[in-house]
Parts: sequence; structure tokens; C-alpha cells
Amino acid sequence: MNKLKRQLIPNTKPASWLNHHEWSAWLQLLATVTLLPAAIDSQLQREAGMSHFEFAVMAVLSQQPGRSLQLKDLAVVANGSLSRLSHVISRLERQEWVRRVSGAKGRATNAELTNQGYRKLMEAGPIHFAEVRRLVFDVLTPEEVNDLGRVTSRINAGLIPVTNLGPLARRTRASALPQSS
Amino acid sequence: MNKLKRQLIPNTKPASWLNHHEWSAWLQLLATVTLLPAAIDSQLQREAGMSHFEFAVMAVLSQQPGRSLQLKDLAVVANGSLSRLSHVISRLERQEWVRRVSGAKGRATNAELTNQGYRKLMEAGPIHFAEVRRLVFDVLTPEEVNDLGRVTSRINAGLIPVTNLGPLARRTRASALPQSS
DNA sequence: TTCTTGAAGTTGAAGCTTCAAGTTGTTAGC
DNA sequence: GCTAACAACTTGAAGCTTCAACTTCAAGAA
Repeated sequence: MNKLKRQLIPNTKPASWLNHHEWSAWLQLLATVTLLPAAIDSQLQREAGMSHFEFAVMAVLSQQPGRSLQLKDLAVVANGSLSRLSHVISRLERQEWVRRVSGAKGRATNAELTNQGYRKLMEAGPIHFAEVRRLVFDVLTPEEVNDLGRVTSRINAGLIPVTNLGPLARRTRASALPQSS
Repeated sequence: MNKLKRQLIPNTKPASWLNHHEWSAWLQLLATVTLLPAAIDSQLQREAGMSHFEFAVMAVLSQQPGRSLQLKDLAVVANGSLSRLSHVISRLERQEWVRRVSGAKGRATNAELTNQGYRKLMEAGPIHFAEVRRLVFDVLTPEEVNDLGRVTSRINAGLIPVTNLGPLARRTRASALPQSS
């Protein structure tokens, strides 16, 4: 708040700024979180006609008993807000890859993967995972894969509970799934 | 392609599938690249009234001589397509945080940070970086920060040249910036 | 010179996500 | 048994990004 000339990334660290190592790691992380999803998404879109989020939703469903899951839980597993999921399920329904089934209790709605959707998913899977391997795992040593998993899971741990995802998403994310993959 | 029951993530690896370590690392990475940008973006939007991409654009400009840079280069540094950047610069112009200045050669256009934009950026900086520190660096040890930088830079190396960003973005990204930060 | 090609930007439409504001069943209090 | 409050969606509008098409300017070929 003083009137001296300020820089966003000063060479001298004013307080708890980012140090040099952190700054460079941040730039790299930023590039990855921007470029990697874009690459994955565009490849899947071009070669399989679906977004990565749609793929993720269907992939989760395919591994669920009855190939179906309640939207609330699906949203958490797919890392999206309930609103986003609802829109996406509507689109997937239009393609007849997924169908809405009103769940057992209360106002619950389940999304269920259709056979058609299952087939489509099986077709997209190899295309997608080959790309993931190419872009991520082919360039990393086993130890680096390990590091990657460790570091990201630590970041996620701090992200999941509090997360500033806007009110709706935050509420969604407040409850966690009992089961795990 | 056979008719046996297939699973997307089989316990037995059919060919060059992802192994168990890779799969778990992938799930974590996926959560990070999805949740972290969302968290950062929404915080910046709420507390400073700008998206992270806008922030990044202005931050890059602020460090450039004359606080200005040609759009083509700005797009690369900010990890975005030229089209996206052009739209964003238009919005930033409307807020008078940035101004378009036709560059020296040919059809070149430069974006230049206004004083108003600079002030706004200086105001947003601390808010943003405190959050980055909280979400990323506070939860990591120095070695982990190192690992993070190393691993992401390897991933980026494979991402920058080829990248499947759709034709426009791919063309944009084909040429690299001579200088570096 | 004139033609062709390519690089750099711009633009509008289409599609996706977010946000805010509804619905509608459920549960808890009284 | 009512009523209030909450949880689980749904919906439409606003905003952002992508995509494709178009405009300009610069160079090199002919």
C-alpha cells in the first residue's frame, strides 16, 4: 500500500511472496493445467466426438454396479458442479448414451449408461488413453510418475474440502462419496 | 475388438494400458487440473473481478518493456489461442485496463497495459498469490516443489510443440517466443 | 508489376460453464 | 399434522472459448 514503485514479481521477496523455485514451478504448473486439458479435450472431441468431461462421466458410470450412479455423487467423482453435470447429462441423453432414471429415495436421480453409450465409450477409451500415455506417461520415469501422484494428491487434499468453486459447486462438494474406485 | 466383456480399466493390462501406479497418478492429476484452475479462477473473479486468464495477460504485459507486447507473442506466453486473446483484449479494453496499439511492422498489433490496468493488477496480485501459496505451496515441502516443477516441465515439453489444440491454436503455437522470463 | 501464399488479427455463431433462481421431495420442530 | 428448512436437482440467461471464415499486410515467384 505504499507509493513506491511495485512489481508483481519482485526480486526481493516482500513478505510471503513466492521464491524463485516456487515461481518457476508455478509457471510450469500453470502451463500444464492449461495446455494438458486443452490437448486432451480437443483430441477426444476430434477423434471421438465427445468432451473429456463427458468421457469421464461415462467412464465412471461404466464402472458402477448397474452402470448407474446418483447425480450428486457423479458430480463429485467427475470433479464438476451439479449444474454442469445436469446440463451434460441432458446432452448425453440426446445422444442416447445415457438415460436418467429416478432413484430410490427422495428426489434422487440416477444417470445410467445405455448399451449404446457403453459401446461408444469402449470405442473412445483406447483413443483417449493412448493420448494420455503419449502426453504424460511416456515422458516420465517411474519415479516421476510417483512424484506426480504424490504432489498432486497433496494439492487435491487441500482443494477438495474448502474449494472456492462458487456457492453451488461448493455446496455440492461439501459431501463426499463413501466408496472409492 | 473381440467380443469378450471389456472393461475400460481392466486389472490385467491388455497392451500398453496404464498400470496401477499410472492410473492412480492420472486420477490425481485429473483432479488437480480440473479443481485448481476452478478454485483460482473463482477466487480471482470474486475478489478482484477478473478471470485468471485476464490476470495472466496483464501480468505478462506489466513485465514487458513499455508494458506492451504483440498479440501473437502474448498469446503464446499466456498459453491461449490468438482468437481467445483477441476477445479478451477487447473486454480488457472496455474496462480500460489495456489498450490496443498498432505495432511497428506489418499487421502487428500490440496490447499495452494502461496505468489504470497496472493499478488494478497491483491490487489483484497479492490476493491472487496468497491464494496460490495457500493452495499449492503451503501444502508442499521444498523437495515436492522441486518435483512438481520437474515433472510439469517435462510434460509441457511434450505439449508445446505438437499440441492438439485445434487448427487455430496449433498454428499460433507453432512459433515460439525468443525471450524468456 | 501482378499473382500467390502465408502470417497476424478480427469477428460472429455455436457450444459449454457458471450463476442465480426456481422446483420438489424430506426431515425436524412444535 | 403443519410448517420451516434443507437437499437434490432443473432451468434459463449471461459470459467465455472455440471454431471457421474472413480481412489485411508482407514477401517472394513469375
